[in-house]
Amino acid sequence: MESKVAIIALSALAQESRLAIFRLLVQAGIEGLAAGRIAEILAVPPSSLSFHLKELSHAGLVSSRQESRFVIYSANFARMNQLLAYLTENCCGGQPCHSSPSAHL
Amino acid sequence: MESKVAIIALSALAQESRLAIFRLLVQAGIEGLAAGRIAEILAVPPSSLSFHLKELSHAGLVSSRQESRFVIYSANFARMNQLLAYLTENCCGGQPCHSSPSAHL
DNA sequence: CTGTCATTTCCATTAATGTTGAATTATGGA
DNA sequence: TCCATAATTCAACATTAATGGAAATGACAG
Repeated sequence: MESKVAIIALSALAQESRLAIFRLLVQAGIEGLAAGRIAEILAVPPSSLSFHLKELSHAGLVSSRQESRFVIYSANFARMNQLLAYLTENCCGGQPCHSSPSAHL
Repeated sequence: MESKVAIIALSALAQESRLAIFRLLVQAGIEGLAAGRIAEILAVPPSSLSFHLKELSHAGLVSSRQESRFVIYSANFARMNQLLAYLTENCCGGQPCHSSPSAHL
């Protein structure tokens, strides 16, 4: 991952509503959630939600699919892994980052 | 790490100059670099640099120490690890993030 | 087609962030 | 003390991002 792409992903996550949306979609798994359901759970007005989803989508962190009348959003785990890889490679140097990967707390 | 703290750290890194500064300090290791040297290497005006260093410092991602006439900044690896742990726990769900932790690329 | 519901776009407003020269403060050597 | 250098703060300005109501678009059932 390139720095510019990483910055776009970091910017997307560096906002209260969007981090909440993304975490919710991660919990929801590959099935995802309808936009309206996200708005309901997080109590975000539809226009604001749409704005934030567009940001996340632009960053490649979420995907959407039409399903009947609903637009279903889901987390893009691959992109999140790319971001984590970038941060681990570029922002931890030779230090023992993630020293105990199976038991992070 | 709490969400609010994570957002502050993410915001700090989600900016071109600051990400460059942080990466440079990671490369520099625990010895760190003088503010002036950072400004020189990255060609950032001193006042801008100071502004960005304050942001990184506020996010806990860098520390500073006075050394003679210089202020030496260094990356805070512990905080970066906390951020990575937060992202791994909260933004990867049950998915196999970092499936090969000893060989991330 | 028409009505209904889901979502997005548009728009205006507000808030937050980034930029940089100039002034200021801090440090240490002559 | 006085000077030179290092770094920060200040202040003004420019840019970008967030918010949310209202209108527009899209999807589908009847």
